[in-house]
Amino acid sequence: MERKRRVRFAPSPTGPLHMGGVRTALYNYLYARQAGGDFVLRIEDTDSQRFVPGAEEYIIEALRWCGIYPDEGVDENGKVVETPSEKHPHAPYRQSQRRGIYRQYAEQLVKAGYAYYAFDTPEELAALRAEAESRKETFIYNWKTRGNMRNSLTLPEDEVARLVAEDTGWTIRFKIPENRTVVMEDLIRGHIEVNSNTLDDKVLWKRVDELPTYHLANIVDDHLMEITEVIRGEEWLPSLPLHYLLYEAFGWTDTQPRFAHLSLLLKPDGKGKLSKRDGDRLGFPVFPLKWVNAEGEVSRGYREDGYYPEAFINMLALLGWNPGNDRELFTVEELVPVFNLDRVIKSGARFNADKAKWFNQEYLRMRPLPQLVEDFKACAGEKLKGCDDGYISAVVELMRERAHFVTEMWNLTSFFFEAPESYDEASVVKFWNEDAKAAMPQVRSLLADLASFDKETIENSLHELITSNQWPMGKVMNSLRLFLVGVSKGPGVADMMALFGKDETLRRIDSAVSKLS
RNA sequence: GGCGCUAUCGAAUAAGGGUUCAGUUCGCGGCCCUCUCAAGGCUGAAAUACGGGUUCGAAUCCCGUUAGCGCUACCA
Repeated sequence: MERKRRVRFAPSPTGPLHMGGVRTALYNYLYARQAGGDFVLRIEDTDSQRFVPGAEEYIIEALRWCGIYPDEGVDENGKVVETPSEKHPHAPYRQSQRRGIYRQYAEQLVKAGYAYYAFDTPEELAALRAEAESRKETFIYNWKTRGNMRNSLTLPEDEVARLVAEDTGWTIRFKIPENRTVVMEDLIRGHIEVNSNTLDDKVLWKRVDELPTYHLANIVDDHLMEITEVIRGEEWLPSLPLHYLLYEAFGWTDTQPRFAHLSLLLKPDGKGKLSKRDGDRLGFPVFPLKWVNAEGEVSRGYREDGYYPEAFINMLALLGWNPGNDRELFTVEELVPVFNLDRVIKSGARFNADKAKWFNQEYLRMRPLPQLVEDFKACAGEKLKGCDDGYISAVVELMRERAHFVTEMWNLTSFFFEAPESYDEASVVKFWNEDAKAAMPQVRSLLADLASFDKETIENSLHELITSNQWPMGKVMNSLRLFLVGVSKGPGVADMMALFGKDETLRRIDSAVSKLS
């Protein structure tokens, strides 16, 4: 019988969720939705040293903002589930609360001879590494060296029993079998083989915080939670042989999940994977939401920068995956049926901030006008107090083509709400020449005499006046624009005048003429 | 250093041995539209890392080299 597809996203709460993490979560989510399966969220907080308060809440809030809702592990209030229920049968979903579960599995491995107690202290190991390094070598705890160390393989049985019982501090290490070719299959990368002699005896149980390491907790939980596919970052590929060997040691190979390792997100320039510093340096967010760390350092977020979650998700989905055709715009709902692990790109994807901006612009342009107006009002806040809704809406409609983000809309449109106080000097020099000065009185009186002040009437009359007098169209129109908005860019002059209305238009012209002459 | 992964225009990618002197999107340049800007239309420059094989035929399959990345913790 085909098992129900179950995938998981398993971040560790050591800081804000990176956009690469969001992509991993997204691919898992899409996979689950398409298969009609479950998407589980599990918090991997087995590193007590690196725990960061607030990180767990951040991760869940970020996923929610992106529209990625776990089926299991998180309740309606966005809290990690701690007690089992029908909907969340595998609770708790926080690994620190599952300590007792892992302990028995670690001991089971020792009893069966797949793992062993090691009594070496961190200091001893550090010394060994330093010494090896001085000889330009690397110390590895493996089949070659384990026989010279203090562990349950080398010490007499009674002493091992004493050391374990006295609880003087021990770790459990996995005993990598000698000279085995581990044959693995990755959903994205295909066939991979590694000789076990190149692997080291990884710690499964840590003495310092009496918690399992990632490797143990991860395998046990994926087994217990009936995970069928593990879709995770490429940084885990080197430990895949260990994970295969662990499934084998536990006797779980029949239900072992299939693995898919996603490539990393790379810096837009230079070398290496995308990091927080790149965002600061190049001026774009690397986190979905704003984050303030314990030192008070602020990292910007896509949300706060004015990105629509739909655009952010769309951009991320296409970074390392494509549908096989030229289509680029997808909602999450549209991604679900077409997403496919086969088409995930194997090589690292360089993040490009320009393309991200383009995606947002596309979504901004598709946004229904009433909603865009609401976005704008929320963004501009106090500055729009008391303004007529119809007027705001007309401004937004006229200006939306020019914006990548709602957040820049105020800067683009402020002149509609407050008259310019200064005029761009270069434009003044360029357009406010003798021709324009000569024409302006007649232009003004034409405008003042217009019976109806709609766009067409204004445009037609203005053009007729200018052409019949053989004035230079560019100079006159642009000097008008300059008077209206202070700079030499923006929508059509007639469009703006119609919006301002006759009184305001004349007021601005008069004010500019008096200031500039 | 060891192990692994990866390699197409500046970036993201298409082409799954022949329809390809390599297509699309972003970015960059030009032209058109035009009262400016934006948008839009048209258009230009721009890539199969290198070397060997296999094959009638290779961007595509194999090997090597090089480069990049990842891992190499009692971190995840």
